[in-house]
Amino acid sequence: MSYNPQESEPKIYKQWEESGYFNPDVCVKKGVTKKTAEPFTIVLPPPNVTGRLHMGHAAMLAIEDILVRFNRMRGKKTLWIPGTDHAAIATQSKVEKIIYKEEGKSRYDLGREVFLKRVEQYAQESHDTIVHQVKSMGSSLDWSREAYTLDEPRYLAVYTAFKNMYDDGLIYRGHRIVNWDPKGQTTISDDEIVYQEQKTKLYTFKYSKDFPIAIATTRPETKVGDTAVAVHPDDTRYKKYIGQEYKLTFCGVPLTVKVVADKEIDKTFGTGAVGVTPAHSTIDWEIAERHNLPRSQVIDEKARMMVGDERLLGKKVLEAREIIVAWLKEENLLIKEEEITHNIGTAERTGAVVEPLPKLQWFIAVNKKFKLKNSKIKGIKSGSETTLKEIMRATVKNGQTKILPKRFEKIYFHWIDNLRDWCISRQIWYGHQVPAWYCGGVEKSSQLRMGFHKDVVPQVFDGKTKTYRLRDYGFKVGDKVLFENSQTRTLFGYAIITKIEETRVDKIDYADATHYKTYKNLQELITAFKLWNPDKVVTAQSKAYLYAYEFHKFSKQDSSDGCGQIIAPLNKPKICPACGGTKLKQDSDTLDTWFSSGLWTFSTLGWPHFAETATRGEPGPKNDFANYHPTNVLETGYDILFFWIARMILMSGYNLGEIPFETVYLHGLVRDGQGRKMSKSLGNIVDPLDLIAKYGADATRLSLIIGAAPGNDVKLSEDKVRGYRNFTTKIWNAAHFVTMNYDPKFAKVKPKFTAADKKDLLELKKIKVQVTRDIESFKLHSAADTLYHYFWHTFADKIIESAKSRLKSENKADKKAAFEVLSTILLTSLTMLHPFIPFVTETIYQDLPFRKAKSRPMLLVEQW
RNA sequence: GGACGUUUAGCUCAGUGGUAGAGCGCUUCGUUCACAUCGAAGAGGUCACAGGUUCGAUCCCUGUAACGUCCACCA
Repeated sequence: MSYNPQESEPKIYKQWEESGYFNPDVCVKKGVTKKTAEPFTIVLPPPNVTGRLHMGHAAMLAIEDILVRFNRMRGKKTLWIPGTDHAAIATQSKVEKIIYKEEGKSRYDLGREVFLKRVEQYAQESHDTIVHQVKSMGSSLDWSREAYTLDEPRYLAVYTAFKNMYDDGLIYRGHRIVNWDPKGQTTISDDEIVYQEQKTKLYTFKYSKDFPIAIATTRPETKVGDTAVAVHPDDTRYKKYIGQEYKLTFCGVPLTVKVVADKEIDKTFGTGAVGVTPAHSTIDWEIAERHNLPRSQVIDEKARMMVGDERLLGKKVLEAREIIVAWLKEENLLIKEEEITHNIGTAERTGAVVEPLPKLQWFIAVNKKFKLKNSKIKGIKSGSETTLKEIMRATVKNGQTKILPKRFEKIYFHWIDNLRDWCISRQIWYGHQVPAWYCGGVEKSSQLRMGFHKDVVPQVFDGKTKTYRLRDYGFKVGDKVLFENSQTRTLFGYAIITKIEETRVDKIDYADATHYKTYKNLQELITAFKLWNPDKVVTAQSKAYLYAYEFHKFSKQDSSDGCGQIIAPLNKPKICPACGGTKLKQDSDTLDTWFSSGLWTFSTLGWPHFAETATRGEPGPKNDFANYHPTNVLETGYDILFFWIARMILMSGYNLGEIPFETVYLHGLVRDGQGRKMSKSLGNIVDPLDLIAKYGADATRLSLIIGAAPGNDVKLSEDKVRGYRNFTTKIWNAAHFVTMNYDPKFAKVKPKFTAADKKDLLELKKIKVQVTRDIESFKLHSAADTLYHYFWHTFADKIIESAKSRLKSENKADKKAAFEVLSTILLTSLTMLHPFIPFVTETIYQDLPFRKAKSRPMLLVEQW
């Protein structure tokens, strides 16, 4: 007989799911977890909806599931939340590729709406595949709480966080040099650049015969955008030129070049002088900022020249480079031409050479001071001034969040020290659209009702037919509103919004009709409104149409040209609160995918919708925020330490004044048997599903755990998996043997334990202590290894072997003792092995005839 | 250029201030007995190299080398 994982695993997973035990609320309700139990939370790092899972995901799922199952069995209120990530650029470019390949069309051919539908369809299919794979691994996730980074609760979280940061002045819009991907037509972050070594020519030349200083560059074509030459202030060679301005013509382009002194310049490198191209180099942009230099863009979004005569205009950068080099030679300005190896930045997704360009983008200021209202972060007091960088540094430095292995903490600090403002806008379509609207004034053909301030106000009914809701317009409790009688078209009262209901019609309590009055113009109305003191508030009775308008923003008159103001309210507004304009256009950019991912630990727990009302100790998702945040462990690959972990610490610190998690467990990369990265081009990708189909999820899990210390890469070979599959068979057979020797007739026989028996049971206890300690200190590989060897080489090879003769003996007390030892060790071992290899242990457990009556219905919720 | 990591059996990797460990592979033997997806026995290592601390170093320190990773980017 042998164990068949292919048959058993799906069946067992279904049982688990149907039992509801993955949901901590159910565990409490069914009495397997105490209501007052300590919580244990992990939020699953959401896999991208770009296709299928890889071995790295499998490792992640295995590790997290072990921690989750272990803690659940120890009686903690354990929650593991599943979800997926929309992965903006990654998903969009994948779908773009597919559409281009199949239909030869670009996203612009389809248009934003149609294209987004296609992406969503793809994301949905991908999501379903992923969920299936995640389940195949045996992950005990609470599917009732599944989240998506682009679903409605997460939208609310993103918009709330954006608005808060905007109001605090931490989010701003500005011109900066960004990494522009000319192929993908979007900005990309520093982390999305892949540097490639390349041989390039370094040219040393002078701008003109009269120009006194020679400079060097690898990109002569950008030199038509130069506005200065920077030298070190102490450089004796150039000191006399500092402050001078030269007018010259460079390859047909008129330039004004000023000589400036800057300490950043290395005297010993090249000629010791740098041609400053502010618009096409980050460093030069900063130099230009320091010296107040003009910054003219000379290369456009398609990496073509924007200036010059017919020689240069419209040419691609590489062509322009040759033209300029030829011109330099012709004019005898080229001094030196040498070959150097040079790292060139390319876009991770498209492979295009990144072109630094100045662009209007949204940024998060990481060094700007602001007041952190409620802080639970050590070293940062509530209400004190701090910066986002400081928050990121403090949480790890003070040990509130620990990173395993510890060496990554150094890397983390180093990264923070070098962090610049985070560019959060992307020129792609799939993602959270930037919640900022630009006011274009009043729509002339507005659908809104006529009235005193017709065109500019939304209508709000208290009747039953329409459900315009105040919150759709950005109104809040406490806003003052005006009412107009629909028949007479006169204003008759004011009110304060006392309640904004979640569903149906908003309830507005307004002042009674004694305030009725007609006003000739807006100014008169405002004066009256200001004088009005709403001491009396009554409930609405009238069927009159209500017109609502925010009082304090009356100061700006309605204008048909639009005020152009940028606003970042929570809900999509229909009118501009500044001027009443109705032509509002949302910013077309989307947010960096890590913006929404940064909120993940708390946006999945009901923030911000239920954050205020959540009550600790009460069941249900509405109280998750109080019950489960901060989370206990964040487990992921070390490759996204910066992308993600740092940003979660930032977002949680800023929005909640709290750490997102206590421990960061970083696993290594899963490599092939020869230690190579798994990649498509090498064709050495192993699909977790294939391994599961062949050897079972249990064996796959073990092979990803054993021999994998945190932060170290794991080499995975099929031999290894096969080895652990043999282990599952071994367990199955050992259990089978013990069961075979079970005799219910001996129930009342009192066992007579030998000294060896007692020694064996004592050793079991020791193993348990050791395994528990190992798991608690995240040495999963060590715990799994210990169990493996104990079960196979101590229990199966020695204890069972030595029990065989006793089990055949006529001495009932001795026979019973031998059996008791075996069954005790078996049961305890199954319990301890369950987090690692849940399927085979659960299968065996449920069929054990000698399980005690008081045991739990499933090993899943058995006590550790 | 800066930082970090790795170097232990043929291969892949654990590990510890006090006789070197596992899996796979290899050799020999065994098995109608829970299990051949097995059992027993065995071969195989200057723990990269050099120096230091120590009674004692594979482990701690310093340096060197090879390999790998991350960060920065240079006019």
